[in-house]
Amino acid sequence: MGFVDDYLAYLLARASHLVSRGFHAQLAARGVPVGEWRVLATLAGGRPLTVGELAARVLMKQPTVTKLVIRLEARGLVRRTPVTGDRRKVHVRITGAGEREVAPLIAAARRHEAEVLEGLDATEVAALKRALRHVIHRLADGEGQGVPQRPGSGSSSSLSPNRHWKARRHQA
Amino acid sequence: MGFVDDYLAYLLARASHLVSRGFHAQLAARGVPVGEWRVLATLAGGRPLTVGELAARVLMKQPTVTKLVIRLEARGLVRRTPVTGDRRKVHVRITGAGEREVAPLIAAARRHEAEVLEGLDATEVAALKRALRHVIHRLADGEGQGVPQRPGSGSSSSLSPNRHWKARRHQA
DNA sequence: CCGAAATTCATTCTTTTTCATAGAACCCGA
DNA sequence: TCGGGTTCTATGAAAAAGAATGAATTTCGG
Repeated sequence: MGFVDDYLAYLLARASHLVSRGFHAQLAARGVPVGEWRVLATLAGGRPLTVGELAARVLMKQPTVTKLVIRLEARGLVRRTPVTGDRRKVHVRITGAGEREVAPLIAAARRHEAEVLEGLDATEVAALKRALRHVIHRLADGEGQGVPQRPGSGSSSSLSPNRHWKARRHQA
Repeated sequence: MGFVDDYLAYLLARASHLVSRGFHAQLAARGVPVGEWRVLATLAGGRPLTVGELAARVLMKQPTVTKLVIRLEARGLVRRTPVTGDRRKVHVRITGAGEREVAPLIAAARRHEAEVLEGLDATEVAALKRALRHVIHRLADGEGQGVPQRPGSGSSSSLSPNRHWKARRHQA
């Protein structure tokens, strides 16, 4: 058994990928890009979020979300308003039209989740979700409004750039 | 609590994202692109894989893997050889140089995983990994050599394209 | 054995995401 | 209140990812 087959990050990535795959096929069949689904599903039935908060929740970079939100606003599915009290920030809220658009998608997502978990012990599912929330809670310190990056993430070990991979990150 | 906060796909995606984030920062510090890490880590210590098999394992599309592998071969970290017996296929194997390059990364990945799971009950970790493997096994039917897509994924419900999202998938 | 259909990888072209950065607004101490 | 440092969003160039397609090979029905 190779290294990755017992590596938590890989197991999570693979499970995530497989669980989402079926629903993404449904989204594709309806012509809905995944990014738009994520944004609308995150905003649905909730309070307005700033661009930064939204980016953290949908697991995308801030510039990506800015562009996505601008497209969605052009279609009337979300609305952007300056935040009173801090004019740097922009609130993004879902519109009535947006809610009407996501509603059937959320219903489909719930059905899909039920299919994926079909035949699994309810206790086991609860345990899995609980464990995931535990991991998330442990690692998501202070996240939720706009995390300022934590480079080392607690790793005290050597981070010296490996010359073999001649750092080809355009550095200027 | 919003819809997504109890949605399995989201919990998995978020946990995956958070768990990987710290290690990706280490990769960035060494100048190693994430895709290259995934390919090398997947090939490390194992038999050669075809491009299709590799794409399925690293959760990327085949064209992405083709390009990645060509770059890695140019640097001598992997080698591509035609498969004897089926000349359509191409085997990708890691080279000695490749193994020497990933070894420290794998060690760092193991350390990082240990940090992430630090303070968690070993039983709980085992249960989490077991549950993830269970989900993976359930959904990964016939995957592993090059899955031919399963459109509906078992969903028997309506898939009629929603006209509101004017299907902008160039359908040819 | 022949030819249609399917499989596999490479390539091309378009779209999306990301990096880097600028510009505006806020915060806080002197 | 002024100024330096920080935070937040937007933008523009660059890179990566993705869809569609092509070329070569294999498979299978007749």
